[in-house]
Amino acid sequence: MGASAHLSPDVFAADCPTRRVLDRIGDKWAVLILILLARGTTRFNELRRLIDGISQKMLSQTLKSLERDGLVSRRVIPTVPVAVEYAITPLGRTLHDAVDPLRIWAETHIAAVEAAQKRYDGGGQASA
Amino acid sequence: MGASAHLSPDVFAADCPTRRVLDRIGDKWAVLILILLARGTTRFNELRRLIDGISQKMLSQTLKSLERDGLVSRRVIPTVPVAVEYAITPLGRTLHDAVDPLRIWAETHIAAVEAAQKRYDGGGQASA
DNA sequence: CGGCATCCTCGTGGATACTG
DNA sequence: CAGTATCCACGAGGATGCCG
Repeated sequence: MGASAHLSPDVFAADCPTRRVLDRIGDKWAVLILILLARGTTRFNELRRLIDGISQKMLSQTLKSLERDGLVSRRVIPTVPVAVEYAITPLGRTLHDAVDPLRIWAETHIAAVEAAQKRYDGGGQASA
Repeated sequence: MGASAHLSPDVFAADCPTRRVLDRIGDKWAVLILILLARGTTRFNELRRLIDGISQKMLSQTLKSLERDGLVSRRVIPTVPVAVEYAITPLGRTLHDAVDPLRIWAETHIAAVEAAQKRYDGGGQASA
């Protein structure tokens, strides 16, 4: 490889779709919200309460992005103090399914990663 | 906290492993490098050339992180002008496998996402 | 309640230069 | 060639305040 004058434009070209998705996924809040909504329709402040550490700005902003991408749907319930429900869309569900292996991996291999880190940090120079 | 009265603390608590992995994945360069190395051992500047838009700082930095996490291995070949080869580790391979569905999803659904975006941008307020 | 606007900070990451 | 160190700009994102 490397020789193929033009190898598959998988992820190395900036205009690749995978890059775009990766950027979305890179938005950690987006993934968290997606996973959360995959479990059921949730209201704005409920999401805020559930997701530890998210600011209202980020939540709002991320939800809007997700909605724009067609991954999440927004439903306004015109009660007295307005209520808003967010739900995952079928498309969003498919992304959730694609992300899930990653979640599994995390839980399965996090220990190995942390072990490697310790090995790297300590073993790097202080070969005590 | 510790599962007080809520649902499983999968990804909503800041101390969750998934969060950490998500942050790694969030590093788009990391994923790109991982995918690239999954195809074969590659040298530093070769990586730089292959990955469009990456700076040497980011490449160096990301490679170091990946190495620290035990996802990538580094091999120095003491030739005259030193040469360094990077390869994916077995652990890295497993992560790559977990990320792959995401890549597939991207290529499969990117069109739907972009359609949704157009719908959102234009459809929301066509008077512009 | 849900959400937008403003301000301000602080980390991310590019460009550059220098070393082994 | 492979990397490190420095400087610096930019924008992500938290805090706050106000409105539907």
